[in-house]
Parts: sequence; C-alpha cells; structure tokens
Amino acid sequence: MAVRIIAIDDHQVVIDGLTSMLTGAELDVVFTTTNADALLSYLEQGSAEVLFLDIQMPGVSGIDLCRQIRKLNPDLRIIAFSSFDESHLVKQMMRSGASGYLLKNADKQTVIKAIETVMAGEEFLDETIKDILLKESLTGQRRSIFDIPLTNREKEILKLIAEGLSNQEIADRLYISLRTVETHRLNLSQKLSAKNTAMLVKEAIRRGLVE
Amino acid sequence: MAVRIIAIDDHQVVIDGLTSMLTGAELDVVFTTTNADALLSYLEQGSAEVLFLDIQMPGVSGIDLCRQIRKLNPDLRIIAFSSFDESHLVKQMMRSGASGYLLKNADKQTVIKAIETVMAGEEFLDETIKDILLKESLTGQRRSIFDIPLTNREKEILKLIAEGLSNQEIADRLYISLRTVETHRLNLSQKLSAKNTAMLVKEAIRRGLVE
DNA sequence: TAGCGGCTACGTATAACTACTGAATTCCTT
DNA sequence: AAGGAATTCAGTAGTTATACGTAGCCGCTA
Repeated sequence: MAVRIIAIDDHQVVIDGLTSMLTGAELDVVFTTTNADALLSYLEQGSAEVLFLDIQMPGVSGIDLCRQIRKLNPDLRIIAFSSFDESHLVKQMMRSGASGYLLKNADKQTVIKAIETVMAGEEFLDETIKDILLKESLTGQRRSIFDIPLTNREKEILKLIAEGLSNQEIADRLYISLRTVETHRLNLSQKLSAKNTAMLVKEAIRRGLVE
Repeated sequence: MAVRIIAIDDHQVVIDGLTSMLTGAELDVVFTTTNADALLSYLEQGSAEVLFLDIQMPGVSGIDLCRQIRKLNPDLRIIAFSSFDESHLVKQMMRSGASGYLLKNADKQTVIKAIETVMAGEEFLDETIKDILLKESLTGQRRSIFDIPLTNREKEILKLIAEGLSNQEIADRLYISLRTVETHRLNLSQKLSAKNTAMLVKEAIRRGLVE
C-alpha cells in the first residue's frame, strides 16, 4: 500500500516540486495546500501517514501549527520542511512533535529517505542539521544563546525594545516604573551577553519576537 | 520553436517545481542549478531565452548576480523569482536589468504568463507587486524609506552600529574621531526617521547590510 | 512554612547617545 | 573653475542607558 502524503507550503512551486519528487512507487500525494486552515479542515476528515510542513508561513507559526496538528492527529508523522538550518528551530520543532526535519535544498533521494525513516517510526534529521547540532554540542558545553530562557516579562520588554521604544516609553506602556524597565533591560543584557541595544534587537529578531 | 529556459535556486525542490510547471508545449527547461558559479559557466557556453533567478541565495546577492548576467548575456530575459514582496527589492531588481518579478506562490498559469510577457519584450510584474507599488505610489508621495539613499560611509557606519559596536568602537575601527561617528549617526537617524539604536538596527537588517 | 524565582522599585555614579550649530577638507560633476 | 555633496571635526547642553548595590512583595512548591 502506498504511503499517503500531504504537504503544506505557502509557495505553489514548492508544492509542485515536492509532488514531482514524490510521484513514484509506494508514494501517494493525496492533498496539498498553501493554506493552514484548509489543512486543518482536511485533517478533520481525511487522513494520511506523512505531512510535509513548511515552518515559515506568513501569519502562522510552524511550531504552533505542528502542536495543533499533533493534537488533532497524533498518528500523523510530521516532517518539518524549512530552509533554515538553525539549531534552535530544529529543537523547537522536534519538541513540538515533528518526526523529521528536512532542508529545502534536499534532493529527491534525501526526501524519500526521510519518508522511509519516519514511516519506520524513527526520527529523521538532515545531515547538515546533524553536523550543526553535533558541533554545537561538542564545542560549547554551555547552552546555545537561543536556549537561554527568558521570563515572560523579559520577552515582553525585549520585544518593545526591538520595536524601538525607549525605556520611558516601555514603562508608560506597561504601567511600571522606569527603574523597573532598566532592571529588566540590565538582566536581559546580562543573560544575552549583549553590550548594547543593537545586540538586544538582533536577539529579539532571532528569537522571532518581532518582524 | 520552444522557449529555452534556465533556472537557478538554492532549493532543489523549487527547481523541481518550476520544471514540473514548465514541462509543456513551447517550453523547454534546458538547464537548472543550485549554484551561481555553475550558472555563469553555463552562460559562457550555452544559451537560452529566459532565466528564473532566485534573488535570495546564501552568499550571493541576487542583484549583483543579475547585473553580472546582464553583462555576459544581454539578450537573456531575467525573471526574478522571490518570496519577498517588498517594493524596494522589486525596484532594485528591475533597475538591475530584470525583465520580470514573480512571487514564489504564483501558480502555473501565472508563471507561464510571465514567460510569455517577457518573451514579447514587455516587463512582467506579479499582481500582488503591482498592487503594492501602486498603493505606495498613491498613499505616500514621499519616497519609501527604502529608497532614501545613504552614502557609502553612512552604510558602512550603519552596518557597524547594527553589528553592535559603540560609537567609540566604530571611531577606532575606521580611524576617525568620535565626533565624526556621532555626526554620521545623527544624519542616519534623521534620514531614516529613527529615534534610537533599535530602529537603526532594524533598518540595517531590512537593507541587507547585516545578517 | 520556608525557600525560590519572578516582578517590582530605588540610589548613585558613570558612560553613551542626542540635538543643534558651525566649519574645514576632499572629491566629483557640470 | 565653480558648485555641491560627502566626509571630517568641534563646542555645548541635554537626554538616555549602563553598572553596580539593595530590597520589598507575590506566588508557587518542596
């Protein structure tokens, strides 16, 4: 019996490419869409074994979508399909219930290998990703800067800093004292080893708090 | 005679998708690659009528590549193929010699329409892009923030600011006085309507000066 | 209930950046 | 050669952020 595959990606050309790659024995692309709601609707009725999930779609967080789908359909294997090879994204996706993480520059052979691996009940990681994770794990014993946890309040304030508000403006917005904002900002700088605003802003962007 | 098409994109799946979309009468995909050097090598020998050019590839600026190809092969029609719908990118690409600008969420019909249009010697713009350009042109008579020109020195300093250097560090790096850096920074803030460092950093990122 | 983490807030001092004005030099274009 | 833009530097004043230390309050949990 053919493995039934569904795919979501906001780029039609990527869907066509995947479909083209996967047309072959034992593989059956049964549903594709560029729209998250359409995917969720489909999952209420239809079923499949493997989902290719683009994790960078406008307006939708791939991580949230992954969690949501896992709840709806726990048996569906999810392969995250992304052009980002940053380790924190991989970790977040795998922790959100993905069975695999594949880069978009993968060739046909690798894509099929990924499907086979997750269908066997194992996890699949792109070779590039494996290298990166291994290297990070070996070189820095300490946690990656992405893994440094921020409290909710800190995230909120970091977001506002990155949006261009001054400390005073943040204080006014959150109805707290200027000094409190300064304290939070100092803690943020220390946690993130940021010497100035520029580094804080870049961290906020990397963490997806803005833009 | 079939139109000969070549395509470059760092994602194999996009190349497959394009190829899949374009296999049909009067269209012949003669060369595809994920590598800029391979494309340039090909252009020295082979020829084609239309090139699909991904403008966001690691290590290569799509704008520079476009200019370079125009010099090598002025008769080749270039269609920029991107997932970004920001007007400044469109303008830059068209000024660099592209004949068309297509978004990656375009369907088969639109892609073929784009090829027909540029083959007829006209320019093709995605409908979404047209809307955006029109809206910008109507609402703000003033130029978009992206079009505000920065001098080379200003770009250099904006880059260093966004990398997290303080004014003093920038002065040391460029062998100029602190006051000069402050002047440049002030001019940057005024040109870009930035009230603080955070906004400058975001502008630098949007302009592709860092990351 | 004792302890911990998170959020709040203040004092003081220094460093960094902002705002405005003025000006000399070089380089490029007309 | 003249004009203009770009780059350089400075004075003065004011605002904002950083860098310590210190500490009360709250909620959760061991």
